[in-house]
Amino acid sequence: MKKKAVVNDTSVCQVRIQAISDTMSVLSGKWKFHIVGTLIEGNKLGFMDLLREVNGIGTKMLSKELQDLEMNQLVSRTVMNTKPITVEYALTEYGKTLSPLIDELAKWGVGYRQSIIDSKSI
Amino acid sequence: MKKKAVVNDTSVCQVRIQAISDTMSVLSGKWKFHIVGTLIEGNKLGFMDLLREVNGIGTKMLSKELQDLEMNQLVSRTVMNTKPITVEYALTEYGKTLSPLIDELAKWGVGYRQSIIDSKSI
DNA sequence: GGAAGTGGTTACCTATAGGAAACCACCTTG
DNA sequence: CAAGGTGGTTTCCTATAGGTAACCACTTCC
Repeated sequence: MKKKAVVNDTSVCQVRIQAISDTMSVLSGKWKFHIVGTLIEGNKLGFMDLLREVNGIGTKMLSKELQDLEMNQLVSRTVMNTKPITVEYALTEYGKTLSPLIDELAKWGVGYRQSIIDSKSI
Repeated sequence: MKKKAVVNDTSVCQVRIQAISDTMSVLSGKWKFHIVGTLIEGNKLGFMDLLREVNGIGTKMLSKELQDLEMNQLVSRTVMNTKPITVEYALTEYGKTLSPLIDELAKWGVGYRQSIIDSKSI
C-alpha cells in the first residue's frame, strides 16, 4: 500500500473547504462584492444611489442581487415614509461582518495592480 | 443644487472599487478559490491529487483553471523528471499572498454556517 | 397634462461557464 | 501486447448568468 499524497483529511480541513463553498455561494455572481463594498462605504443608500455607484450594473441585476442579499440577511431594505417614496438599503449588523473580507479583497487587488505595473516597468 | 447622496468620490474609494474588480477578475469562476485554498494546505500537489481534493471538479475545468492561475503568476507548474512523468503544482510566492484573503473567506463561511444553525435552533 | 424622478418587474436574447465523455501521449508492470 | 497510472486536450452540449429595453406605479414640478 503506497501512501497517497493526500492533503489533509482532518475535519478542520473539510470544514475549511466547506466554508469556502458557503461564502462563495452567498456572494456568488459578478456584483455582490461590489454592492456590499459600496454599502460599507456609503452606510445607507437608495436604489438609484447604488445604480450610480456600482459601475456598470443595470436595474435588473441590482434588483435581483439586492433581493439575494436581503434573503441572506446581509442587507436590510427599509421603505421610508417620504413624499417621493424612497427606499434605504443598508448592511445589517451581520452584513457588516463582511468588512474584513472585503478589506482583504480590496487590499489584495491593490497589490496585484501594483505588481502588474512593476513588472511592466522592468 | 441639491447635494447628491453620493458615497465618497475620493480616489481612495475609486481605487478600492477598482481593486475589488481586479481581485474578482483574477479569481473568477467556481473553482479558483478552492484550488488556491487546497494548494495552501497541500503545498505541492499533482494533477490527480488536485482532482481528488477539489471536490466535484472535472479534468477540463481543473486544467483550464490551473492555466489561468499560472498565467497570473499565482501557481507554478513544474514537470518533474520522474519515471512516470509527474507534474507539481504549487503556489508561487506571490500566490501565497492570497492566504489572508482565503483565511478570511473560510473564517466568514464558518461563522455563516454557524449562524444558520443557531437561527434554526431558536 | 406631460416630463422627470423615485423604485422597481418582466420579457427576451446571448455569451459563456461549466459538465460529461472521448481521446491522446508517455511510461511501467504483468 | 494489454492494462493501468501519470497529465492532460478536445468536442459537444446545456444551464444560467447577465445585458437591454420596455413597462408599471406613484409623486412632484412646471
